[in-house]
Amino acid sequence: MMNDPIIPKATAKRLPIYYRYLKFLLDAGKTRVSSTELSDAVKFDAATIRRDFSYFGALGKRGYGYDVASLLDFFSKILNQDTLTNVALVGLGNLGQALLNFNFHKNSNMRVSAVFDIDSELINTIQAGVPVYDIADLVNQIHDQRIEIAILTVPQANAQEITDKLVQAGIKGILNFTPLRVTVPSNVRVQNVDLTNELQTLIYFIENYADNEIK
Amino acid sequence: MMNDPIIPKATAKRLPIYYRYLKFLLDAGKTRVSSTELSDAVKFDAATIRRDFSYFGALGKRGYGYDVASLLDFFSKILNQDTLTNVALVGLGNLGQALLNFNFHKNSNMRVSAVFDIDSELINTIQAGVPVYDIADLVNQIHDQRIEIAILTVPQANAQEITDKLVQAGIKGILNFTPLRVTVPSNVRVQNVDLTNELQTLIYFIENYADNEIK
DNA sequence: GTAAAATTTAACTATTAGACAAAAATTCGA
DNA sequence: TCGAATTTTTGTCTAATAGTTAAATTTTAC
Repeated sequence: MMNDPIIPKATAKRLPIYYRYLKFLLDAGKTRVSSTELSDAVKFDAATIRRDFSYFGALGKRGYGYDVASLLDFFSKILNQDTLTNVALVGLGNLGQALLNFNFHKNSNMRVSAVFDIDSELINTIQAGVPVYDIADLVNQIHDQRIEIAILTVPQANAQEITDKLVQAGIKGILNFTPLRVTVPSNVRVQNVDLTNELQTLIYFIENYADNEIK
Repeated sequence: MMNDPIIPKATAKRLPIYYRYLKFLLDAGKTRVSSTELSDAVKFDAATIRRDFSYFGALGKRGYGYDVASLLDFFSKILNQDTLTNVALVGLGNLGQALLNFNFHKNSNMRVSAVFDIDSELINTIQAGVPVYDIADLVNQIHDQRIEIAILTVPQANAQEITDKLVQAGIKGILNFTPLRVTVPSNVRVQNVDLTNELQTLIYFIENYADNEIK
């Protein structure tokens, strides 16, 4: 895609949050919204929100605010909401199961379309409507199904080895739930979600900082 | 606690990651480590690592590197690893179950010590070794057990209402897995873990950026 | 004595926050 | 009903803050 404006990464991370809230507003029958009102809901500074929006050109009217429908329409295009992205889930343990049932594609453009595991009890079954494959077939399946995104919820000990296979299969992005910081070539993106880390950081902040500033 | 040096938040977020890797190194029998080596493992720039460490005063030796044991000892104190932090889990759905089984206290100083749900089948049972309480008793139990951290995995529709109760019970930090950006007083900290958002951001980055730069 | 590696300082980049003019919408008086 | 005054709210500019990376310096190990 490689779009026109290079927007800051910090802004990019806020886009899905804007999108989701705008959808909520539309469902609630609201036709317009101000940056202040948005700010209350999504907890970013109103000036930051206007700044973010202005990267995409003027989308609001002074004295009026933003038109919910057209703003939503705009974000919908930016976030490619019209195309469904298939995602592979690798590792069907506790967390994998939960993510599978969590069902991303409700209200979003993503869906887990293939699961991989080593458990022979699970292999070749359908779980939550999704086929489970032998992890030994990972490279072939991912390649054949043209899947570009994977969710990694395997034991830490196997994380790097399986990551290597994912890379080999041509994956472009990994949502990594293992605590291991896996090594990948620079054309592959890793987003780490480290639950123990999140909790420990939270505790650290509570014990060491007075005011409320986690960004 | 309110410790001496006000370190940047970005640094604070890296501390648990350093800690975990240092523990791994110690277990592996390594006695010393350089910033470059650490950098390979945790994927932060070596200069950033040295900078981080230097906030706490000189911990390494020039020409030698850092002594694993003493560095670990130091981080262990900073992160309060000697005291066990009790955490409440609110909402025992798919994700809640997974987090409960995930068992934070293996290799860490945190443990889920109370679970809350509305399901009468679950209330007053023990799940994964942890008692499940009626969510109606949330305020009392959390207050009585002096729990200061909660993990929130309830349906979005109830998130604010339950957050209010948590605040009322005196909670200090919330790890929020719901997509709602909850409103809390400024003395309460919220750390949002938004899985749909993480995936969407990942997809956006892959489609719109060439190089590998998510921080 | 040489090389390795931390520390320190500085430069640079990114991000956020604040302030305010301009534009649109709304209100209110006649 | 019309239009001037007031309010709302954006968009943009500037300043401040935070964070990262690089370069120079110093210390220590071998």
